[in-house]
Amino acid sequence: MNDVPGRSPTLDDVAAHAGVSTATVSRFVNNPSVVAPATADRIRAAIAATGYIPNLLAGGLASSKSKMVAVLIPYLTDSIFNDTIQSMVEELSGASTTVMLGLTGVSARRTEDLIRAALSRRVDAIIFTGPVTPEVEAMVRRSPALFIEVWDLPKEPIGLAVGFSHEAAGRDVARFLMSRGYRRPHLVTASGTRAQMRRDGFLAEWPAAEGIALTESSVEVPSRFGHARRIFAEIRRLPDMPDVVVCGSDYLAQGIIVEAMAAGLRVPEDIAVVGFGNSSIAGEMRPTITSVEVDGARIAREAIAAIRKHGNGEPLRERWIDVGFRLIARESA
Amino acid sequence: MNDVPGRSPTLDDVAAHAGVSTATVSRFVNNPSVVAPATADRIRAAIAATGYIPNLLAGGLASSKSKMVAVLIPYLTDSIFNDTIQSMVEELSGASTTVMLGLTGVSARRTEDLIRAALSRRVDAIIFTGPVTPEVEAMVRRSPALFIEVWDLPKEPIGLAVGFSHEAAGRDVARFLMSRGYRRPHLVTASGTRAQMRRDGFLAEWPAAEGIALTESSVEVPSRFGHARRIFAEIRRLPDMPDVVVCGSDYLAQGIIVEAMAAGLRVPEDIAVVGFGNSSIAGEMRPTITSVEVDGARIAREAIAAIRKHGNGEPLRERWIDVGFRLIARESA
DNA sequence: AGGGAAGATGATAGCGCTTGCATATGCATT
DNA sequence: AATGCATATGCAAGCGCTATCATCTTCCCT
Repeated sequence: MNDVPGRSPTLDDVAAHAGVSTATVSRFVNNPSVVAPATADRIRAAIAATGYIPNLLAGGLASSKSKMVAVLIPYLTDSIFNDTIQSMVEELSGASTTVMLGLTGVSARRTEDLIRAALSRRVDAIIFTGPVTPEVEAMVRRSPALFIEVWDLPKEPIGLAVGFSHEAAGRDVARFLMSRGYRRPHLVTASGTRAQMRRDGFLAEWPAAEGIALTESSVEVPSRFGHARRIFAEIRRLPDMPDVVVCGSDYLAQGIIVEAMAAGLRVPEDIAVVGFGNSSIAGEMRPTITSVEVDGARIAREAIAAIRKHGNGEPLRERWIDVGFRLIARESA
Repeated sequence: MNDVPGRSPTLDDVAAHAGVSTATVSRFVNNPSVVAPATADRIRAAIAATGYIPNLLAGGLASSKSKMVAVLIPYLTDSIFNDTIQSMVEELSGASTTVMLGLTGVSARRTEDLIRAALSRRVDAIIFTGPVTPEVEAMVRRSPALFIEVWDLPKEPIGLAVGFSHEAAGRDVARFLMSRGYRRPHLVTASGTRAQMRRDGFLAEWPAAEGIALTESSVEVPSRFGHARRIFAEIRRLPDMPDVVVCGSDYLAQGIIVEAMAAGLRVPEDIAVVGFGNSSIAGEMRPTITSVEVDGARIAREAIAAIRKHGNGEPLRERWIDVGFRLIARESA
């Protein structure tokens, strides 16, 4: 806050103070073990004395690696990514990497601006989720930044994909519900691509036999708690009440449960509910919510491992890393 | 992703292509209106032809302003800041400013590391919430970055504070509950400083007259949905059931409502609930949750306005901006 | 004692951009 | 036609750091 009028100390100041060259100070800052112990001590003291804080803008310019990665996601509020992002940011900070956060919403325009901004900062990597427009692909392909698509496994990833098959997840849910004896599911699908893929998987697996009904409704992405009122009202107007509601997020599932309870229905006896994402509330709700767990922390770790390799110049062996998923049966279905 | 082997285009490439000097291209990029229209067109074409993306590391180094601000908050998950952060990030991106996100958790160590990282990037401003340690204060004071503390109004802000009085909010809730006829409140206070201040306000206002009881319990910060089970169990063990539960977040309030309903109690008839933060779920829960609204978007806007001024060299007139709060009475109390 | 190899440090040329100063051009004023 | 003042552009010196190459010590081995 500018109490000290003079400019902030630079490498030169530290070097002068310690009686060494700037090169040596630079080495010390980036890898203390390469300088002699005695020198290291002098430099350490000089840094403390001057209050030196490295300038990563200069460092990044000189080394053309920014130690910064962009994390671009659609939303922050009520998002099933929240837990993933939390561990993503924690892991990255732990690896002394700066996180640039961008919220793409559903706008391709916004997404492109954010990608451009990220590339302007010469980020080492971009962690992205959502549909990739041709413009984005073009920009990203000609940049040295590693492009990591998470939460999904596109057929042709630009760089690396770390995620799982939403189609398979949809199938698993369908099989699970059949095996539990449910026969009239109601699917609530969000407008996003991934939700559609889960729906496709579910429909592909769900037997079209007699007495095996299926109804649907849709919400705009993301699947939020607040959508529940409308959806539940729609369900109640159905000629045959479904026996289970399949939701695109645990938050929506939570909302459906609340609505059901408010209407005097018991969950799962009168109507069952399935969520998605295994957010923390899934295990804390009453009844606890049957959900599909995705290991967000693992996604974060894999992404970061790849970034590290890429930073060291090692080529990436694989283009896809499937972290899988796990259906967790709880009380709600 | 390195498909193109050659290095990425620079200002020089664009300048050569457009037949002007690099200075002119630089001017165009930063403020198109200062170059002649005809020149502007040529440069625009050159940029498109070369696929030029400015290098903000170099730009920042040269101009010593990074167009980047750090946003440092404790958590992302279930946080009452979520909506504020969402608009913060949106507003900042809109102002073509990059957001560096840091999660401080409750660790002072982590906070210091993040501040140091932010200063290393030469951020234009740091938007912060949480307690400031002497180390942080020292680092920040000697840096030219604007330090903005949000969601609170500390007595001695280092730079600028944009928030409201938690003490006053606590008082308001107490008065509101009294006026509604509640007489046996149960306070659930999180370990953080701000929650304590609201509690202090509540206690200061709550009359200690006869027949006016008050019980309490505490949770670790942040006040989450998942805390509800334990808290509700504690409440049930109380000799006299409280008539209203005052929570530190709408998520916890939501949890209490769920527990109450599961226990067959009616809200607010048998037990009322008050939340805090007016998160989106507050108006969507059933029953809707009485809460204290904080205008997160306004906080974001004020912060950004201050950053802009500071960037233009204008001194800040005020040290505090009180955005106030508003108690919104809904169904739950 | 001589020859390296390994380890530690220094000198220095950029990295790609911004910006103050100088120059050039155009146009209204007198 | 001479003067003045915008307006538009060019020149070139950094911004603070990294990394290559060269230099200088040590220290071990034969």
